[in-house]
Amino acid sequence: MFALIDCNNFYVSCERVFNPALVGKPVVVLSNNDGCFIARSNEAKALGLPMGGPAFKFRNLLKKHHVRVFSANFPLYGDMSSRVMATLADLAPEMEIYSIDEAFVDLGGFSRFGIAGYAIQIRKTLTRHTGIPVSIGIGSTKTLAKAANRMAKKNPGYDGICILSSPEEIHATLAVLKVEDIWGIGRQWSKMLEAGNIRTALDYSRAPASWIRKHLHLPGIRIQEELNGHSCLPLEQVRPPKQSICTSRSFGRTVTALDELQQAVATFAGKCAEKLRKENSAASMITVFICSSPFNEPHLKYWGTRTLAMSIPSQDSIAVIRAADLALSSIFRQGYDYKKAGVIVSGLVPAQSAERELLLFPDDESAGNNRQKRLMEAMDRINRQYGPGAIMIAAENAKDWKPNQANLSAHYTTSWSDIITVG
DNA sequence: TCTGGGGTCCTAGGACCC
DNA sequence: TCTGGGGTCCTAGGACCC
Repeated sequence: MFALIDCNNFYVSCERVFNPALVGKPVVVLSNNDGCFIARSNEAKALGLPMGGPAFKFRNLLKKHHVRVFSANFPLYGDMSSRVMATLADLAPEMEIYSIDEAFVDLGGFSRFGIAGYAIQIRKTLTRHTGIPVSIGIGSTKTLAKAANRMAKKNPGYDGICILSSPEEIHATLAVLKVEDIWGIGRQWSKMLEAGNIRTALDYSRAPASWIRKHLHLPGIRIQEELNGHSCLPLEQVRPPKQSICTSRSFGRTVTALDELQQAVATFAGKCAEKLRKENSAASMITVFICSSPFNEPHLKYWGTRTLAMSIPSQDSIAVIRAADLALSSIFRQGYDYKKAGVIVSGLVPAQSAERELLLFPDDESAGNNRQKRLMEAMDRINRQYGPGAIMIAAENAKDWKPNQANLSAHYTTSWSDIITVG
């Protein structure tokens, strides 16, 4: 059996831990640039504020119901997530951290009765140690555990825990679960399934496998197997190394000039290099993209992207920034209002193997490599000690590309100065 | 005026090999 | 004039997740 432990309205719950007056009130958390709703309290959901809805379209509703609005405070949420996961790891030796607010746990060896008691213990301990409320869904596959979790969340009668063990319980749950709410079925596939008269998870579990394979391919087949109790998705206890790393931002204002885009792209490229070093990886390719607002009139819209191969896989800020700048200059077009830019590094290899490659093909670049490496180590050390952006490459300009955050809460758990301000 | 950011997997098709 | 069969690798695009 698998359990899925999922934090309720996670970002809102994080804000509430440090501001208990928010409990029972409608609360929303916005995306970067205070754009869209990315978390809503139950009270906010009840007002009809949709996930992903643009905040400006709901300004009147927010005001009328005195909804508490917060800018995204990712350092706080990331830190609270580590606390939740660390607490869970003490209780559950075999676990997979699935996302910032979810973890799967392997329940092999527990009896049905034991499972119920264990789930209650997990909920209580997490609440006591972190203040974050969670829902727990349990089933014989990850997909069934997901479905159970949804039941636990939607029906107060379950008291936050739903265990699907008997065929009757599974049948009843699948019969009320709509296809678009199955884990792994998104908008496009739901449309197709509904056109094929497949409306519930029960319909889906009984649909001809040949039809599923034809239209939804292998992932669709896996979902069907999992709904029918055959586990295809194992618990992944060790996170596999990343295959790509992306840093991108929407701008708080319109950008038209090349030199401004160059600063922004250099900043994002520098951030990617930093993330590469944290992953202990080196990138062999780099992609830069720039675009206008997708909501512009068609003739004012532009989307430019360019991928370059790095001569040698690298995690060096200067090399990555240089390559990104080259890519940018080939896609920049005069006369557009740019709204967003980003850098993606891919073709990631372990940093050690990239170093071996350097030894194999010595040239000017590798001669300075050891020096460069020590320079990057020093940069990272300084930034860890004195805070992000304490030292950077001259082409970067971290400050100008910070998104708008009008309603930011304090970094309660990661910044001494913020605590002192609060005190 | 104002619409996020960061990922993965799978498939089809083209280029190339013998 | 006739022109096979079996592979691999890479990339772009489309779906999905949080």
